[in-house]
Amino acid sequence: MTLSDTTTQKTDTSRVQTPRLDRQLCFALYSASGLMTKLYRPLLAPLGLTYPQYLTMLALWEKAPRTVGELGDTLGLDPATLTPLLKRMEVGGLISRRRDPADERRVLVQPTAEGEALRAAAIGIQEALGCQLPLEPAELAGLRDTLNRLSSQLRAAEIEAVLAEPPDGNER
Amino acid sequence: MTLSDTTTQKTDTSRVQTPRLDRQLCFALYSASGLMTKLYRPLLAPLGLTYPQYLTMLALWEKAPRTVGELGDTLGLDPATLTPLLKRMEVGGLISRRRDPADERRVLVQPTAEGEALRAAAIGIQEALGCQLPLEPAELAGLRDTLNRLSSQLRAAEIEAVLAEPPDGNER
DNA sequence: CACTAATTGTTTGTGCACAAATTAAATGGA
DNA sequence: TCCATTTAATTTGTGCACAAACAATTAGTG
Repeated sequence: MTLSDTTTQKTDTSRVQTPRLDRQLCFALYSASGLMTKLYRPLLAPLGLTYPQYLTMLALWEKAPRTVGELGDTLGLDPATLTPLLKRMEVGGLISRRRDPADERRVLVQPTAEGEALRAAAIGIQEALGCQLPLEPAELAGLRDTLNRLSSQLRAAEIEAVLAEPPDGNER
Repeated sequence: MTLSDTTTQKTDTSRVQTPRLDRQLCFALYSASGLMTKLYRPLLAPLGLTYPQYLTMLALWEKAPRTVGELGDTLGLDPATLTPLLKRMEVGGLISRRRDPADERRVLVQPTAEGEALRAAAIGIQEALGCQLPLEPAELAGLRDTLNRLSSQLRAAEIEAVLAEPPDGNER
């Protein structure tokens, strides 16, 4: 505990050095993602969109109609997250939701005319933000690709962790 | 609207191409950050910590006591977010909160003995995750540094946007 | 000293985010 | 056909996250 025994620090659990916050990749991600959301917020507010709602519209503009589950896979969100989010967007008039006649379990989601009309504004936002960031387009693309590679590794790690659960019967 | 007029696509706002979700840096960040949180969740649950609570402990292990505001600056979180989070951690016995006698507006936060005792377990988590990710340590550090540079640019952009608000008096 | 202004944290209201339980519909045998 | 199983979405409960309003304390100014 005192200054004397600094000869070996191997098994000294009382003065283990704390993992530093600013050296954690996870915190760098958490932080950058939060700041990005904050940056989008005031730009999206005039369109009546939150940031996750904006991502949902991006997904729907690309392909629609889609089921709740498909949207969840694309966005990496739980259906339990999407249901209330989509309801709010429906109330806001940006999307429509209806049961799939061919399979009544599914709910088909697609933009309304009003929702489609936001596409142009969304492109304006992309351009506005591209100017805000003093980053080379190439560096930006490189970062994006690195992150996407990381994401697929994280997805794999997650699955691996699930599979690594003891399959025999002494769980819980 | 039909197939015919595809000669010039310049000012044709009816078929502007949608910004693709998987080409957005913001979505790459959002996605990777969410996956990282999901990966930590089951590892932190046995310690009685959520992911933001874990980041809070990292900050406090490094320096304590700290005020709510200082913690907010470090973590990039609003005081209104931290107050209930810290109350839950206090109930869980991991931290203590008390008013600063020298300035009764401030609240000083620091780990309890029980909170300090989690440090070793936290280091175990770092190591466990380091093994899970099939990433070169150097690549990982590079990504982290790039993200931190992006973050400081995002902070600057945010401030800039605030300063760019029209200072004259025709707002609302 | 009195009184305004600034600082610090909390409260309130809205919206994400997920686990676990639930409902409803489709599927696959026996 | 009947019924257990699976699939899809929703509900319920807990916890982050922030804007705006609020309360309490301190600092500044006459």
